Amino acid sequence: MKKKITLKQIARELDVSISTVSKALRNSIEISEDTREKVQAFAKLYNYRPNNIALSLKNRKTKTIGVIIPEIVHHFFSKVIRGIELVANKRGYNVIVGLSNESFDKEVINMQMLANGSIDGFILSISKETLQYQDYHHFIETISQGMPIVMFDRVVNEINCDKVIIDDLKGSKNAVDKLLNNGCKHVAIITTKDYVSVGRLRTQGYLQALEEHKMIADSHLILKVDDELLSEDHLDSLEVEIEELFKKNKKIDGVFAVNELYAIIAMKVARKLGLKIPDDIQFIGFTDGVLSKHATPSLTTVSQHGQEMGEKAADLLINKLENEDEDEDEDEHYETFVIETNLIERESTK
Amino acid sequence: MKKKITLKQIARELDVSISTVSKALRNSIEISEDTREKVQAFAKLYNYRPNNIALSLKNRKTKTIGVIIPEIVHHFFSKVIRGIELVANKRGYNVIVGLSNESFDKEVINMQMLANGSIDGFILSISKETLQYQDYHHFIETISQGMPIVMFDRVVNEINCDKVIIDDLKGSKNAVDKLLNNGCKHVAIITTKDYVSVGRLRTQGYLQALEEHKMIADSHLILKVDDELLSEDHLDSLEVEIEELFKKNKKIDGVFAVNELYAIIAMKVARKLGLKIPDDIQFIGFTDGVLSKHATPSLTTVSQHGQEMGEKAADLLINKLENEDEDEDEDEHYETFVIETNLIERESTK
DNA sequence: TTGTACGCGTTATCAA
DNA sequence: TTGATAACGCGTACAA
Repeated sequence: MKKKITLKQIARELDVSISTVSKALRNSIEISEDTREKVQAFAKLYNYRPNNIALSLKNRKTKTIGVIIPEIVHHFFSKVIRGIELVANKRGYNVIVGLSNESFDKEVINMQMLANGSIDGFILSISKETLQYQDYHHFIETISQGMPIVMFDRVVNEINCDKVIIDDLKGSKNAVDKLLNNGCKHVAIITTKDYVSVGRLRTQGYLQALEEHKMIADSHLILKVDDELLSEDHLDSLEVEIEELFKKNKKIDGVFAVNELYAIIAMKVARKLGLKIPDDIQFIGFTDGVLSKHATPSLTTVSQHGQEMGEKAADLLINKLENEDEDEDEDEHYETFVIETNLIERESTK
Repeated sequence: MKKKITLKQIARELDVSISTVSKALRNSIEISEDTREKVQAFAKLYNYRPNNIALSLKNRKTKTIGVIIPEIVHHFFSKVIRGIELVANKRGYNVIVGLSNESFDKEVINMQMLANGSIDGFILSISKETLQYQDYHHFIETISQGMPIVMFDRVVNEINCDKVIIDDLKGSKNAVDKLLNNGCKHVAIITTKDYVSVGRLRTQGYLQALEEHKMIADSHLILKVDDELLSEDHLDSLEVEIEELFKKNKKIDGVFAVNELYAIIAMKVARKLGLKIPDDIQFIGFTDGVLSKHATPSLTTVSQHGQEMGEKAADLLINKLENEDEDEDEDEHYETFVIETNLIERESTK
C-alpha cells in the first residue's frame, strides 16, 4: 500500500526543497532543466497529484458545486443532474449532491453542511415544505455570505438570484390549446395544490387557454391533488379520485395533467371505464419521462428539457464564480433564464 | 455581504488568541467561563462554523464519499444513490457524484479527480466499457493507495474489495421457475451480451431453471441484445428484433427479460401481434422501476432493491473508513454482501 | 487561564 | 538556480 505522495516527501527523497519541487512540477523556468527533469521523472514514477484539499484551502476555491434537489428517484431531477454534471466536469468542477427529500429541515441542514467551505456555490430546486412554509432565510443567508445560488424549476420571487425555469404557463397553455384545437369540448385538469408554484402556473395556463377559446372554466373539471398522494402508498386513492372525476363528468373528452404520472394513471382509469384513447378522450402530460414514452398508448407531453436546464444552471453558476474577482463592483445582476418547452406528440392525442 | 467568519477574525475582534477562541468554542475547561461565554456569544452572533476544508486538511479526512455510476437517469441507479445519501448523511458524510456515462475514460478521469484528496472512499458500479476492456488498473491503483472501494451490482472478481450484489442467478432462476410453473412451455429470454456480468448471470439462471424442469434450451429463444441498442435512438431496432423473434417462434408463451425496458418493449410487440397478456403469453422483467408498476398491463418483476444496496454499500464503506486506524494490522478482510431479490407479481403473469 | 508553535499540502514572494 | 518563509483555517501539545 503506497499512500499518496506529497511534495514534502519528494523533496526529502531528492534532497531538494519543497518549493523547488513545486516549481519544477509547474515547469517554472526558474528551475534548471536538470532538476526539473529529475523531479518530474520522480513525480511521474510515484504518480504524484496535488492534493485537492490543500489547493482548496489555499485558493479559497473548492471547484465544487453543491446541488440540492428534493428527490433523485425522479426522471426530471436526474436529467437535471446529468446536465449539471456534464457542464461542471467539462469546466473542471465536481458535483456534490444533497437531497432534501421535500423536507424543509433536511434542506437547511444539507445546505449548512455544504456551505461551510465544501463548495463554491449552489444549484437547487426548492422543497415542497419550504414552499409551503415560505421560509427562505437559509437562501438569504447563504447569498449574503457571498455564496452564489442558482435556482431551477421550483423558484421563488422573494429570492434574488439567477434562475432557470421553463415557461410553465405557456407550456400548459399550448398543451390545452392543442386539446381544444383537436376538438375537445370538456377538458379537465389534474393539478397540484397552489403553493407549488409550477402547479399554480400550469393551472393558470389551462385557464388562459380556455379563455382564449371563449370557453368557461368548470370548477368540477379541476382536480387539485393533495401532494400527500404523491407518496407511493397513496396512488391508489388518487386513482379513486380520478375515477370519480370521470364518472361525475362523463362529458370529459380531454385531460391535461401537470405531471406524467397523473396522466398515466388517468389514462389507466379511462381505459378501465371503457373509453378509447384518443378517440373518446385525449391526454397530455407535463415532463417528458420514461413513462410517457413507453406507456401504451404513449403519452403526448410538454417536454421540460431537464438536462438543458441543468446545463444552463451550471453555466450560470460557474460564470458567476469565475467572474467574482472582477465583479467586485457589487452591481449584482441576476438573470432568469427561460427554457422553451415543446409539445411531443404521441398516441394519446389525435 | 458578510463573508464567513474565521477563528482568526474572532480572535482579533475579541483581542484574544486564536487557540483561546478555538478552545472556548469547543467548551474546553481550560478556558474561564467568562471568556468562554464571551467567545461563544460572539461566534453565535456571527454564525461561526468551522471551515470544512481546513478540517479535512488537518484531519486527513474529508468525510465525503465519492460515487461513480454509469448513468443517473436510471431508476435503479438513482435508487442506489438515494440509499447511499440516506446512510451517508445520517453518519455525517457528504456524497459527491461522478458519472462515467458507461465510458472507460470518463470513469478513470472521474476517479482521478476525486482520488486526489477530495474524498475518503469510493462506491461504484463498473461501466460497460470497462467491463468490455477488462482494464481494472484504476481500481487497483486506488485501492493500493489506501483508498477503500465498495462495488455494487456490476462487480468483478478480479478486484479485491467489499461488494454489494444481488444473486442475479437465483433471481432470474426464480423468475423463470415461475413462468414454467405457470405452465409456459416455450420461454424466451431477452438478455445482453455476455461481458455484462449481470446479463451473463441472469442468462445462466434462465438455463438452470430450464434444466431443473428437464427442458432443453433452444438457442433460438435466446436473444442477446447488443447494448448499443440501449441508446435511445436504437430502441426501434430492438423492437424489430423482438418482433422477428416472436414471428419466427410462434410457440413462445413466456418471456423473461433482464431489465424492465426490454420486457416492456416485448409486451408492446406481443400486443401488436395480437397476443393476450397473460393468457397467451406471460412476461417477467428484472429491476423494479416505474415502468413495471405503471405499464398496462403492469409487469411482474424481480425486485433489485436498489435503495437497500446503496444503504448497505454506504455502511460497508463508512465502517471501513472509521475502523481504518485500528485496522493497521493489515489483515485485509473483504465482504461480499448479497441482497435478496424477490418476485413482485403483477398483471403480466397468471 | 491564556498564548505560542506546529502541522496538514500547497503556492507565491522574497532572499540567498 | 535554489530555498526559506508565510499564508490558507483549524486543533492541539506544550509553554508561560
